[in-house]
Amino acid sequence: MSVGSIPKMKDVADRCGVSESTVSHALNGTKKVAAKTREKIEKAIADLNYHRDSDARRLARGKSNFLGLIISDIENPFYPGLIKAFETAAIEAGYEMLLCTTNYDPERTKSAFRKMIENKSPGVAVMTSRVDPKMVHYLAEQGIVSVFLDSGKPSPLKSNLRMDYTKGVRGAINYLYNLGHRDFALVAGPQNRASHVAYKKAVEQALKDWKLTPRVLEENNNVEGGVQAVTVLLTEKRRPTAVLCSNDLTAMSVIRSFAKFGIRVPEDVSVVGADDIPFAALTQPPLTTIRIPREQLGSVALQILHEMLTKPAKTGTESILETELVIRESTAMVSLKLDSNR
Amino acid sequence: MSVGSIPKMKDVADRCGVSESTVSHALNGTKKVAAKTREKIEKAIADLNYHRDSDARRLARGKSNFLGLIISDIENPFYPGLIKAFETAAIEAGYEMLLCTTNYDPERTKSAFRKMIENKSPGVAVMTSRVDPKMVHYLAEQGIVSVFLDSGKPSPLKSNLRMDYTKGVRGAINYLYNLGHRDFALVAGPQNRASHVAYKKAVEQALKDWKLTPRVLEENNNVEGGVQAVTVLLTEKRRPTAVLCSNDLTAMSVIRSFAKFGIRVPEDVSVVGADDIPFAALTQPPLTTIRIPREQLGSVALQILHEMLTKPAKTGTESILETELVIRESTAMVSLKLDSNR
DNA sequence: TCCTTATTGAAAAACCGTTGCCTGATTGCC
DNA sequence: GGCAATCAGGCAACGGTTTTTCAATAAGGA
Repeated sequence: MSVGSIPKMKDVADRCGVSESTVSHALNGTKKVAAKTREKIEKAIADLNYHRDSDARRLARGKSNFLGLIISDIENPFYPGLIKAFETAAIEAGYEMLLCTTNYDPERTKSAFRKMIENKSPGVAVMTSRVDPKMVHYLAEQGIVSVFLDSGKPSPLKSNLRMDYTKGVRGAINYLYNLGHRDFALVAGPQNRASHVAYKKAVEQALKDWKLTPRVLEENNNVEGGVQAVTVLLTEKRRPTAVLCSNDLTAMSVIRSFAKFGIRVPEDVSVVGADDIPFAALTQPPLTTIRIPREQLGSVALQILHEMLTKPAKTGTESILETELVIRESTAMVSLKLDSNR
Repeated sequence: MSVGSIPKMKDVADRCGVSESTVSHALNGTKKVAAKTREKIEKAIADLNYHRDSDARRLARGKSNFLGLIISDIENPFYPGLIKAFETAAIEAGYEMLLCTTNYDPERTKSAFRKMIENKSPGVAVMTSRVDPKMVHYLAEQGIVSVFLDSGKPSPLKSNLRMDYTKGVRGAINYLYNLGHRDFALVAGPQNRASHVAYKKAVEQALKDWKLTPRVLEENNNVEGGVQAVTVLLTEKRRPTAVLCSNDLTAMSVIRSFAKFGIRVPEDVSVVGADDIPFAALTQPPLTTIRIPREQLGSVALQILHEMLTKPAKTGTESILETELVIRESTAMVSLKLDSNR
């Protein structure tokens, strides 16, 4: 067990009687190195327990292989799947992931972007739904390639990933319509987020095809929001038979709140969520929901970054991801009781 | 808008008519710099949109301020809260978080540790319950301070964080006993994980005080495991009235499986989970569970690393974290029906 | 007025790899 | 056998900060 300090590449080189450059080339495969030499070097590295210094390496190369991923709140169950897919794809393509969370704090958001720049990330995926417009071009100015979620048009170094809610929403509406539902409510999230606006628009559009309009409630998209929404809905003279929610958490909360008033889901009212978070399948009843392909979001984001980095001629692209209706047990034929109620 | 390449510290210095060292001192506060000079420098930095190069900085300083956090599977709902607490505490203490996931893959585990070494992380928290013993000393050999979860004794550079299940488990057992329960089952996780072993031991110990022993099922601690467990339990001649599970996911699955056979929770059987994941409060019925303080786990891990780094005299420590019973609605008085059944 | 002592800033040597260019040696071909 | 081409490896110049050492200037005291 050697006492000395951490071994450097020079120590490896000396031990093998070769120069540092040879060790470097052997390590990186940047040049042919005789098999015998390579073996000697490998042995020396193992003997000395040598690890190269990433900082020196990045400094010398002038770039890093950290691809950034910026999200808002890791406790939002939507993100872990996205992160996992992103990291897996990153490793596969020879990058490493540098994760930053903003927690909706402007200060931390700024520092996340700064961290990406300071660490010379060649590319960054910004997967929060709400971004300060100023930040959008901040990266491009530094020559950093980026991909954003639901945020404006692509530009030379910036791609865009857009969620298309129409397929999933239309699926849900048509499915419910065919079950006899005619009275729809939408528990939409706060309309200062692009994703919520798009979702609401998709619902209204799909209902329009049946010449219907939903009762829209703009509640917060969390547990509280669901409780609020139900409180309001119960006062309506004509109670909706189907409730669409801006995410699964709200939907679960809506179901629970209905239950408190003795209204059963799906017997008395149908509820549809959005996201398809892992627990959506485990609730009682299992949630019918509009699935947002979060794994795909992560892997496609990485793929786009990779392409922008390897085919620099290409300008930013816009990719559209589809949503999909997942039918479980929180939806059913319209209740006759409520029907007669009208 | 300047066309040139990325501005360096030299550009800032030139623009102010001072030397690079002065800029560096102004930026780091390592030496007094005349107020007027500092202002000039700050202005130049803003004008040029200068960002310093973390790699060069770390190389020159010989160390980084990345504290590593190694976890297994980010989709395990136990982790996000831990990560968030760790990162928040890290930022507060002037560090940055470097997150690595292993996905239970030995290859990725090795590369996670390597990444920490190569990036000169001064300290690493390894928060996966199952670690290759070889890895445990790998970090210490490189002079890296570490904190592990439920893994052996502390050593000079390595601290240990231990979960103590007794308080929470004892609380659950006593609570159930007082509700009249005498027949207990434990859906324990696979016994190759330290945490599962400790949990099982705690349950057996707590029941021993009442001169009882649980029916132990060693199932996988996921949805499948819960289904399996119920299948087995239903064949028993003397069906348990209370079921403790190794985590909330299993508990939820157990509840659902019981429901499929018309057995209601908590009317017919009480079920207790473990972890208290965010959704435990939202299930139907809301889950009574033994809370593992995951936020505390994250913040304490960081705090320990910080202390080991700032008070180098100190050797590794062992800290014990307490669990706690959270009573919700999946537990109730023992069922008379089942009682008479015996 | 001269000397001492703070201040303030500059110069230069690290930090540790990477990479373009060059040298010597070996092989292949006519 | 001679010339070119190929191959393996070494040299040295970076890359962008930090930090130690040293010089210059200004302020203060006797």
